[in-house]
Order: sequence, then structure tokens, then C-alpha cells
Amino acid sequence: MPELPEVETIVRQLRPVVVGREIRRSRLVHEDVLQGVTRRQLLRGLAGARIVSVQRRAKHAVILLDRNTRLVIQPGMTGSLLVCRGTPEAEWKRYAVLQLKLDRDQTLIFKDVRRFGAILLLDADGWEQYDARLGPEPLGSGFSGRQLAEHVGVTSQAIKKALMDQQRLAGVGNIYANEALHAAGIDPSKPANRLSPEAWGRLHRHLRRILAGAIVAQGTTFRDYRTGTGARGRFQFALKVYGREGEPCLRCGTALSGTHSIDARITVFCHHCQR
DNA sequence: ACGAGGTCCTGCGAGC
DNA sequence: TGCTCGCAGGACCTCG
Repeated sequence: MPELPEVETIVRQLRPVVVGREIRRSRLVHEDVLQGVTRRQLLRGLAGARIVSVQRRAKHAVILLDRNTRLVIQPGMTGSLLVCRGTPEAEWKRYAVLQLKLDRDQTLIFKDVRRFGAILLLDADGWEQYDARLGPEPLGSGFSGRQLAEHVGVTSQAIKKALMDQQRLAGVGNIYANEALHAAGIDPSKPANRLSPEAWGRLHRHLRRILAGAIVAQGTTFRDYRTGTGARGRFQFALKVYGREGEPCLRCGTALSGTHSIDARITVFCHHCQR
């Protein structure tokens, strides 16, 4: 389940390989991942285009083409973006959704087993609207605890749900929301608008620390996630709560609780440390 | 504006 | 051994 650190890892690896490359051939295997674009429009939009840059926004990879259009890939839960030279291994091709043959013998593959992911092709206006619907980047320079509170703390929703709302804050999903709330000692079910300024400060600090650390570790591979070269991340070894339901809290020893009561997603927390 | 719940899709593992 | 079923959940949708 690629979140901010996973997608950041992927785009950092893709960037040196694919920037400047020309798309020679495109193959779209599944159309159900297309959003707001038809097969014909996509293939025509990609044919012969040159890749200008590869960026990340929220949990999405954004490939800028020399026609001022952007190929946006949302990996969803099980999506991976992979590059290789020559022929990709069979495992990559098996669940390929989109395969791009580039010059210099490079291949870029978007594979997605469950196809919860999405592919968009946006013009400048479309991108502006897309970008505007996403909240601020938590690792952006100048992103403060105060800004976090202003964007996330304006709702009575559970803080965990609000944290994962991409319109309020970009890039945080279930794993890092669980981790950050535990590190900050905040009850995931607490209404977001009831956090104290001190709590926002702690959450801001720990969220950024955890996201940055996860990028260094090249992300969390729980099941499907792979880096841009097909390797596993290493942050799963640094997780303090996610996947540790029933095991002792590493801070106080209390058995960690697990619940699906917030947004129907697994929430793991320490009822002793998180108030 | 909120929570609850459904939808998309497939692999995997638990349980019978 | 072989089957069914629940679970994993990002983004989006409807309903009350």
C-alpha cells in the first residue's frame, strides 16, 4: 500500500532513468484503471512523447510530458511502478496494467494486482484542479505544526481519519497514520478539533520524522509494495504499532489494541500511551 | 458536515 | 486435499 514514502522512493529511482526518454510504444492491458481518459486518448497522448520530469504529489506519481500533459499514476493498494533495461521479468509483466517502451532500451511498467490504482492523463488545467484538491505536503519546507492543525483540525472526525483525508493532508495512509499517532501519544479516535496545541506540535514532529525515516528505508513492504527496481523496502522493521496488534507496546508494555471502528481500517494503538 | 456502508478488484490464508 | 469466505483498503460514492 504505497503511501508518501513509498511513492517518493519510486519516483527518486525512476527519475534518473526515465527523464529525457521518449515513449516509443505503449501497451494498455486493462482499461478499468483509466480515469477521465479513454484508451485511445491515452495511447495517442503518450505516443512519441518525451518525459520531462517525474515528481510525487501525495501518494501519486506524476510524469510530466513535453506536451505539457501529465501522466498521473495512483498505485492504490497494490500498484507498483518499475523500470528496467531490456525485457522485464515475467513476474512484472504478469499483472502489468500499462507498459511503456522507452528509447535506450528502457521499459516502464505499471503493474497492479487488484487494480485499485488509477491512470490519468491531465492537461495543464486538469492538473491545476487535481493539485488543488489535495492538501499540503507534510514534508514540504515550511510546513508547520500550526498548518497541520489548520488543515486537519477543522473537523470533529477522528484524528486518524482526518489525517488520512487527502484533501486535508497529502500522502498519509493507514500505516503512517497509525505510527505517527502512537509516537505522538494521541488516541486515534479523538476528534481532530479537540487536540491541544502541544498535541499538534508532537504530531507534526513525529509525522515528519517517521515519513522521512521511511523514505530513507525505501518504504514499508508489508505485502505488495516494491521500489522502482523491484526491491523490498525496509521500514517494516521499524514499525512500532502497525501489524503488531496484541503484542506489547514498545514504550509501556501494554498489549496493543486493534480495531476497525475508525473508517473500517485496521487501527492499532496503545490505550495506555495514547490518550 | 458527519458516520456508516458499499464499490471496484484479486491473492492469500484461515477454517471447515 | 480442496473448497469457501473473509480480509487487505485508496479513492470515491450514496444515504440518512
